[in-house]
Amino acid sequence: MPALPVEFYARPVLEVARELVGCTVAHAGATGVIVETEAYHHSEPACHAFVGLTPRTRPIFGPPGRAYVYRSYGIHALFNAVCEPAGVGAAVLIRALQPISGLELMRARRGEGMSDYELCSGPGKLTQALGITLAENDTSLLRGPVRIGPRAGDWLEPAVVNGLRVGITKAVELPWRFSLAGSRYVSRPRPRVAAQAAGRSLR
DNA sequence: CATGGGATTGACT
DNA sequence: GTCAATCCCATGC
Repeated sequence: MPALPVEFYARPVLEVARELVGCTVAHAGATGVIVETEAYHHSEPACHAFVGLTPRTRPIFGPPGRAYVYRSYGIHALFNAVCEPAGVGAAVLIRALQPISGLELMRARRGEGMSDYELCSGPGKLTQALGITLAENDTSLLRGPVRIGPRAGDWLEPAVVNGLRVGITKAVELPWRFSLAGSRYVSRPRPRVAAQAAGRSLR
């Protein structure tokens, strides 16, 4: 699988978040197509990089095309793709995949008897299924160990819808979540579509 | 050095 | 629907 070039990531994070839907993530014998993402930018308080450059946020401010993996709630590893030029703190959280290959390996990691839909339908689930850990933090998405490849096959021109980000308490009004329309593999069945006119208050 | 808060998940009522 | 698990790290004294 060819990897997306660094230029793909060195762009506005909202563009990258939308265009990552349909791309393929590969790690440790398993692959999946991205069906859900969220964008984070240092200018808004939901982003870890909002606090500025610290040991934790260093990868987010680093060069694009690398992984930012952090531990959530003491339990889960969450996987992001770092975007925009170095010095700008921005990343795309990969929230759900449609499993493509290595499904038995995913079940070995997640639990036997799990349906295809349960394997990668959440940011903590997909890292477990693919075996992505904090050891992959600040590693290249072009050379691996975790690699992201371009859209292919049925996902060349996916219908992408946007809505509100999930599980945050700050900047909740930003419609920076992107998902594959109608996909059963997203972390929630019906991603809320943002007000089309963008004028509506989403309280 | 102590504290508090999560970009979640799964088990349970 | 509610809630606990569990660790990293930013913050403040």
